Amino acid sequence: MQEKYERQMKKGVLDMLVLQLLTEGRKYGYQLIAELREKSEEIFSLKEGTLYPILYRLEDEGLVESRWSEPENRQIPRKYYLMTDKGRHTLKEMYRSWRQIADGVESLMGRQ
Amino acid sequence: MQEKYERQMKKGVLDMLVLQLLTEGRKYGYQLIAELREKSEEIFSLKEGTLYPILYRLEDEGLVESRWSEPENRQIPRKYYLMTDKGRHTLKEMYRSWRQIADGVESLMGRQ
DNA sequence: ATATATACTTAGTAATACTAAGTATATAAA
DNA sequence: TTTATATACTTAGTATTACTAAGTATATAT
Repeated sequence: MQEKYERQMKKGVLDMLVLQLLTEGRKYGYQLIAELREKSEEIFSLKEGTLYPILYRLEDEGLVESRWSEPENRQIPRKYYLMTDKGRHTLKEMYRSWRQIADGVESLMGRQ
Repeated sequence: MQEKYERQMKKGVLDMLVLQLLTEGRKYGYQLIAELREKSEEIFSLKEGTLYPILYRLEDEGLVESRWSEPENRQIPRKYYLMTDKGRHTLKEMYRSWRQIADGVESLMGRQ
């Protein structure tokens, strides 16, 4: 039941978190899911059906670029995503928005 | 442009903020819009078309109840909303979820 | 008498994340 | 060898949500 609210609250920050992970360097989808889950201590556990549409959207908007890995040592082909300058710039704006909103929420919710 | 992301981030916390305002006592729609705008320093400026559907939803879920004011001193009829026990309980869960998510975001975003 | 502020309602739209499936490859187990 | 599992990406369909943009109605100020 409160699941529903939790999901809604997570919406909107996912794009920002994915971008943030990509500031560390190029990464592929599955890796992003794993790192997001680990670094958030299981709070953000995305399914593929959630992450990939996000990546496609970020790519459409020019915030990331993708490149298929040259099939080196017979591994499963991977599509690597990397930040663009626009992505870096937008990420800063996203975080500024997030801070504003989070501060607004905290001041309204007070000390619970 | 970053407008879009800001909007998405605000989604999901609106129900919680409306409920929080109602912990102070019964309030009507227009009043909630004004208080939310003031107390959040303009960050959360809802239009009627945004707030009322939220109130209807909260009512459907049994988190608030509504009562039309008895038309006392010839004022415009007002529909007052008040918290239910279920609303108070759910609000606590919502805030717990919010804290988890906000902490997760901060730890991932690091010190910007 | 008219304009403005208050107050609530509703239809239609866009955006987002989810569920649930599918395809394909590499590696481990049987 | 065959099967199962983990990796990796894709897509269709659905539900939820907030928004825009109207509309209705009343009280008060001009």
